[in-house]
Amino acid sequence: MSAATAALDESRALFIRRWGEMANYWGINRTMAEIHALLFVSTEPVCTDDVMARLQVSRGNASMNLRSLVDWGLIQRVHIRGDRKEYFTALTDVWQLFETIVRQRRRREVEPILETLARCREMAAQDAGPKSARNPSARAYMQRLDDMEKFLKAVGAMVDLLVKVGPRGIGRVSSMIMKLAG
Amino acid sequence: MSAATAALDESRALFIRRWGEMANYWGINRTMAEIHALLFVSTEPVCTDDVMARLQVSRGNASMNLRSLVDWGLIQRVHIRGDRKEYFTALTDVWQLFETIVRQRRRREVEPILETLARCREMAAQDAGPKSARNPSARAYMQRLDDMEKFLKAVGAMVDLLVKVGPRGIGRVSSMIMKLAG
DNA sequence: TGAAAGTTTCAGTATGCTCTGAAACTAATG
DNA sequence: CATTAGTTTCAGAGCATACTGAAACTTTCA
Repeated sequence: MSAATAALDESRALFIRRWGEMANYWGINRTMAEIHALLFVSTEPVCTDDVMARLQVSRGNASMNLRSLVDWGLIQRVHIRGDRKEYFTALTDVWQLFETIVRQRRRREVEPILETLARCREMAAQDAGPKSARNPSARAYMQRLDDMEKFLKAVGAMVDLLVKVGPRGIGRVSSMIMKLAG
Repeated sequence: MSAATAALDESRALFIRRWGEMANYWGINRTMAEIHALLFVSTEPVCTDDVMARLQVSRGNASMNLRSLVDWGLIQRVHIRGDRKEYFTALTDVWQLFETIVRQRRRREVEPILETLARCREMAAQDAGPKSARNPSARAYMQRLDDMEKFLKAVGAMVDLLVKVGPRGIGRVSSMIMKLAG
């Protein structure tokens, strides 16, 4: 790196730092996010030693988190001809990134809740069956469960649609919305 | 609670448990989520002692988390005539819930990133200015920053729209997107 | 105003997540 | 096959966050 790229390096470092700080909010650990950010801002493939040096983490830590990121599908292993090391690159198409994250989060967060909602409803129905309109508390509760379910499914469908139409679709949709919203 | 509501109670307990388990993923603590769930499934207002008893937590813990939930705008204090205690109820309109959460998360997660993206771009521009189309690495990097920014703004606008149109409009927006995509 | 009821705060403790570093393992090469 | 380069695993240490319980504070009522 020449002196001419000082600002560029600093810029990348800033991005990595901020990305890492956001990790808490996403329920993933800081290092994992930082590694992802490092790969995202790197135009060249990056190896484990690079990660260790740039982020000041141990080999074990780097290895574990790289593996997790690969499992998530957020980064890929690449091999460089004539080099024995493994290198990694990030998905740089933000749209693909979005799709990957959405798929994972749905599996981990939305689906278990939908499942639970269904079970809760079933159980509650025992106490609020057709005969006992007299149990308004149970009915109100079930109504809330249903609302939640409907909501989750509606938003899920929306997101599916977004993923499907991709960057081109959303560009048009959002610019249209921008105009509408002023 | 009569014996007849055993299944109902169990149903509520299940919902609370699952909601709490999801808390990690949302970057909030388990107890806070459980309290919210408890209020969400309760048709009657709930007081601090109820929370302590149902969730087996200390007074301090209950108090702190109730306060946080009020700060977030996810629950409200209510006063019951003739009773000195403070009671709480949850927002039960899931769309309102959605709006509240979206507003908070945007402030905490999206806006800092947009800010950082802008700063990163500025810094990088020093090394990739008009004269040096020779620095392809810097250009590629900036391209990624721009893509990310565009993406975040587009999705943000999309979410705004969802919030605005609410439960009834979601179907219409979907079909609109379908048309644009198709 | 004093007593009673209720709420908040916070220092110390407990819990659980993350990280390290070294050993075990695997794959490539001569 | 032995050697070397590279990767993964994991027990234990370190760190950060959440929780408790008791004391301080506030509000209400007689």
